Amino acid sequence: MTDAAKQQVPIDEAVSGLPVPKTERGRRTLRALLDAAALEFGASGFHATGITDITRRAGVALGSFYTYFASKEDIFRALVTDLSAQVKAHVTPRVEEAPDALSREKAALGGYLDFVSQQQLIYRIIDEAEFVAPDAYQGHYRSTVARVTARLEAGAARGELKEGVGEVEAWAIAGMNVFLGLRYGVWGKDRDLAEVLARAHELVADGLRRR
Amino acid sequence: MTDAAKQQVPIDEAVSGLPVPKTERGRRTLRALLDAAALEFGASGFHATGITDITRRAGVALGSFYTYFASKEDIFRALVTDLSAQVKAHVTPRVEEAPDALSREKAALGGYLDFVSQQQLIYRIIDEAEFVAPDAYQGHYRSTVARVTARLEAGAARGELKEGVGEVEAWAIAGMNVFLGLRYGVWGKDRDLAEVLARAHELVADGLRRR
Amino acid sequence: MTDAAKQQVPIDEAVSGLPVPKTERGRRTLRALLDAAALEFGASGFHATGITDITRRAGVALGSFYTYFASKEDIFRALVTDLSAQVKAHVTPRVEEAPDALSREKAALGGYLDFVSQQQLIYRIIDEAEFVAPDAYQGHYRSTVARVTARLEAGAARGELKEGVGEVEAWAIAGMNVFLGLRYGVWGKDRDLAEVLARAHELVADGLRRR
Amino acid sequence: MTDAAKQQVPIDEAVSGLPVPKTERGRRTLRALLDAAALEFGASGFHATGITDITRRAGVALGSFYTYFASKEDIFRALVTDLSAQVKAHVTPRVEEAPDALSREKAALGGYLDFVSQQQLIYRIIDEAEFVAPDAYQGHYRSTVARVTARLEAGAARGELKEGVGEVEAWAIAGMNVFLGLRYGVWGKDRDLAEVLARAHELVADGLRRR
DNA sequence: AATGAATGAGGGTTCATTCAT
DNA sequence: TATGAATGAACCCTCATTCAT
Repeated sequence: MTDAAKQQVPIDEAVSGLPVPKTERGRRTLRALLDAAALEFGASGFHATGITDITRRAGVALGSFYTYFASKEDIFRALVTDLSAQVKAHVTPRVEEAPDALSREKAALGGYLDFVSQQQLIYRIIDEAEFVAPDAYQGHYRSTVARVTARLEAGAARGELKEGVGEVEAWAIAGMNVFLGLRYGVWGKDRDLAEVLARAHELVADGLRRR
Repeated sequence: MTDAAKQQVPIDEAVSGLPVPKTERGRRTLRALLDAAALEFGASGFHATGITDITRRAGVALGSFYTYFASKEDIFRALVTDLSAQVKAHVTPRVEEAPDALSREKAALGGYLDFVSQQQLIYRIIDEAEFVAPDAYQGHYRSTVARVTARLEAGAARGELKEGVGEVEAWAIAGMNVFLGLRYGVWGKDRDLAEVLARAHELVADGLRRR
Repeated sequence: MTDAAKQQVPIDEAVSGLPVPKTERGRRTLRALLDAAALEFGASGFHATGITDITRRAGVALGSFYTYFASKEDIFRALVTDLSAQVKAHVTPRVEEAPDALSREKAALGGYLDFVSQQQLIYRIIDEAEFVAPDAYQGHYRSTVARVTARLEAGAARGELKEGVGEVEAWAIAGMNVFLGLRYGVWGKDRDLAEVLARAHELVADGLRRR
Repeated sequence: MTDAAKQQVPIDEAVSGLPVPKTERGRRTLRALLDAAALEFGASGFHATGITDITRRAGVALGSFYTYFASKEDIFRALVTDLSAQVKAHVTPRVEEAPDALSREKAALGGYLDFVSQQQLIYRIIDEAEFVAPDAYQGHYRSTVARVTARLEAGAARGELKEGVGEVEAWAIAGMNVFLGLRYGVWGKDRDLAEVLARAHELVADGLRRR
């Protein structure tokens, strides 16, 4: 996790759902635990990661973990929420800079590819949530797709996109983005991401564009 | 799992990578274990499923499990292979009946949506393989996408599709299909699959079609 | 614990074996901890009660506990001593009002039944001491029985009771009292305590009386 | 536990509530676990005893414990039931040999004192059940007292005992017996048990006898 | 080929106690 | 004296795997 990314999403109740520790020392410990958990879960997966792996990396005692989290699942869930917010924080500004609906979708895919190719571990965490914390997983994708849907509908309303595009198209586009990110951002970097972006965008551009 | 589906993919080395038991009784036991494992892994996930859950449901003794499989991961991997073949077996005939490249893609998505909406547990198994048996997971998607790629390239060669379509488009389409299946076939059946199919196909049709 | 009962046994070294806090605030905290401990130990037992349960109920910080007590066992032991004194304080005055040796025993049982039917939690604490602080438990019963023994011997010396009654009879009577209190004062109030008292007294009266 | 005592109460469903293992080896393991648990719980108490203490003494692997018992509490409860049956098995024959109601009570106390002075650990186990498995504890005492009550009522019906003696007297006598056993059988053997028996019996004999 | 008891490493969690502020 | 975060040893239980029958 880059420091930059972290600072975009400071620990507070809005993001993590966790109570903010009363002392500065407490806030440092909580942040250390979350960062360590991201690295460990990302590298080894939920089940292969032990609480001791997390606390050892965070440099705190085992017992301290339970001052901040009720269980291993609890920190995992907090992490998914945290990372989900990071993806959003990374993609949103790029989208907003784009001049029209079609280029907004391209910017979204570009931002996403860029993010996952840097943050491969995070990718694994969110995907594993399907099995560890299905509600958090669904929450992530549903809210992600809700944003896509809103963009498409707004574009259609402004006459920039074909009438009727909405949720179904949003899920389709989200699936494309996720698979392209997995294949070309995580599994292998054997292809230029700019090319992937261009070709993928071209694939759907006509389907989205107003006739 | 429907009996029909099972019979499409009888146990043999080509599919499961397992030696075929010599006796009829052995083959029945192996089949019972695989079926039970599919149900248990699908319902509870890999980690929450115990060997005893599988043997209990299969109606065999715990020790017998190790006559057929070397480990829990082993049966999981066999299952992924087995199910991957089932998807292929379900989709391929429909694709082959289609008259041209574009309608082949539509048939593929239609067949896939149809399959996963019936076989929800299987869906979960293949996805969990990303974390339990990454090679089997990659194997499934790489070979799935390889078929899509081959179809697209063949279509382009015949002049039915745009020149240059290939692997990138195939990954995009696969992602779209998978997400639509997850959302509308598994998470909720709140939308007519025929509509989903039509809209999704329309989204990419122009992008695939020859100009 | 009724306030009345508490005030009969103010905190001082003689009773609890603890140093008396120098400040008024300290004495209040100590009393709050003891009261909270009685409620928690009584309701949940020694092992199921955490220090935090006690401090939370007492309204003090966790760390403050160790200003007053060296360990969980320490407060438990103090409590047993405290409660043992309360039983004595409740029973003794009634005994002293009785005119003769036989009626003194009846008064003792009556007072005991009365006490335990009000103070059920306390009952549990003293009994659990058998396993948590055996010396305090033995101390309680040995001193209780010593008082009974002294009463019986005094009665015999005055010619009101049979010659030779002493320690054995005292343990027997103590056992009766305790079991009757447990059964009819704590486990169930399905029988009038006055009847229990009358019948139990009659059971031993002839055996104690001078021939 | 003497071997004799054990053989009086073989493992079967009637006593322990446990399923009987299907193999001879299984039955040996179960017996070894119960015996080891009695020694460990008796010596160290429920909370200070670890499962490993039990399995180490029984000479079986840790995991085997859970083949037979669901939890530490489970084996404790089974033990209480087992031991409760042993007390009964030890006392009942002596009682039945006695010629009349009064001597039956004397025989019961005598048998009990004899038993507990040999089986001190067992004593501790049953008493600790008040805190670990209150239902098993109440079960033990309620059924013990039910037997006393039945004896007293039968004696009264035959005209050997005072009319009206019953449950209250039975609880009183049980309490007496238990305390005398604790004091003179377990805490100290400083007094001849025959003397204790004689004096205790004399204490209640007149109260029980028909006028 | 089948059975089911036996094995023991492993891991999540608790909680009494300490200590820096 | 009060606070509450930090500590880490201890322990129950799970379960994949082995093995004797």
